[in-house]
Amino acid sequence: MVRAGLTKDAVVRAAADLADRDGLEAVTLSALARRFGVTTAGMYSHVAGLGDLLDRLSAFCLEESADLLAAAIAGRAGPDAVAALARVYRDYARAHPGRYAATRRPALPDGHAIPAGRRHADLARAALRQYGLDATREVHAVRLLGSTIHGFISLEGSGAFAHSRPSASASWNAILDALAATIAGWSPIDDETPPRSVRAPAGRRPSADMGGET
Amino acid sequence: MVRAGLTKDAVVRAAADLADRDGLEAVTLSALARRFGVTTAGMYSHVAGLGDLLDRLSAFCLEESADLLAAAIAGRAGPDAVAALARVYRDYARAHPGRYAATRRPALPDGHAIPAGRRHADLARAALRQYGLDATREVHAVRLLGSTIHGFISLEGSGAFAHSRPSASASWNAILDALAATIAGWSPIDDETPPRSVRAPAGRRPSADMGGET
DNA sequence: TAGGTTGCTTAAAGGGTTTAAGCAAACGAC
DNA sequence: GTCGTTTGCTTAAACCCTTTAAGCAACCTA
Repeated sequence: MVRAGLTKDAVVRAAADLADRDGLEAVTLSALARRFGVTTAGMYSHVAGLGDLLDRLSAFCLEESADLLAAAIAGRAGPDAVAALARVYRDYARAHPGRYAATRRPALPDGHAIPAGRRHADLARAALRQYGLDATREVHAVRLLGSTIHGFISLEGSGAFAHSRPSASASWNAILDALAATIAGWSPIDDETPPRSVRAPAGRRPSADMGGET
Repeated sequence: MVRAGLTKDAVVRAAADLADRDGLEAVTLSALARRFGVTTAGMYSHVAGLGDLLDRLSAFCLEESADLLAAAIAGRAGPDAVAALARVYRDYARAHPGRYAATRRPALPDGHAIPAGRRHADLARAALRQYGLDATREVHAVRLLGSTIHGFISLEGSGAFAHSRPSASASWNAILDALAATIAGWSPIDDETPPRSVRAPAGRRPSADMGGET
């Protein structure tokens, strides 16, 4: 009886790849067992069940994307940091749709995804640090950021923007400009001249390199 | 052999109620068959399969919410129409989480949900009519609206705002104010003085009656 | 009232999850 | 090195869900 030599980590990584390849609904214990040449019941040696696997997958993908976020935000502030954060999310979702879908699953209480989720919230607050928002407005801003970014990505991913002009990326740029302007308008320091049209505020030019118009 | 007397419509309505009660994942042909006192295979007399049922359910809920949207928007314009539209979506999602979840499923090509989805897009454009946006900015605005509203509702529904202050409704109001201000800023007619803080633009007061702080 | 249509049934196959019991490979201790 | 324990896996079995096929009986219509 040769052992397959699985580990918890290998299982979660295989689940992530399977999710990207065939969709999150396709990640199933029996599909993974098939891929590893192992019986389905054997998977229970590494994972407590499907729910546990999905929770671990969610945590794994949240940590992975949090690493990307941290790297992208480092050394940036204000609108640049916000644009970098948004771009990481969208790029991650487009490059890894299954992994991204895993991050959007509601985290189960006391599950592995909870600390990873908190990390994302912390990173969002870090990206907003320069604005000097008061506590309440900071929470509003974090929620506005999350709503807009994840809402757009969700709609884009479900093909809602596929069959109409202008391109999704054009709207993405316009929306990010508006988002940055709104938050700047909430800021006590950057309060002098909120931009009034789709023109970007001075000091950033996100449109030129945000995802290349597709 | 007494017949249960089912119809396609009764099945879809039962599916909608089941979705609200137990979640969209719980709507299954066998669960519905159980509820009707019928064998699972018997459901195939009314529905081509689970996929077909979910597509019909999605269309049903989209039509239902579109009726609410149409009624709420009628007689309103500008920020009032936008606020009314947003409120309908959030209220619908909170009163009928399963039905709302059904509306968020990606519509399958040539499925029943396609025309209903188009109706939603048309209603969003109607709500924006007064702003007199050019074609491109109108598309941006529709996408911004959808991203923000559905993004917020999705995060709220998954409990992301549950354990922190201020309340989700406070953020909702702040976000809607910002949204209206952004769109007003894109408008050629309402272009004089975009609001610069969370203060609402003149002529609306959404905060007072938007869902009662919970 | 004699059709045909249609709303159901039984039967069966296939895929997924999960638990229980057991065996053998790997590992740590001596 | 072998011994005992741990652990990675297997087989077996129960349960749930979907879907197709075949058939029968209730209902509608002519």
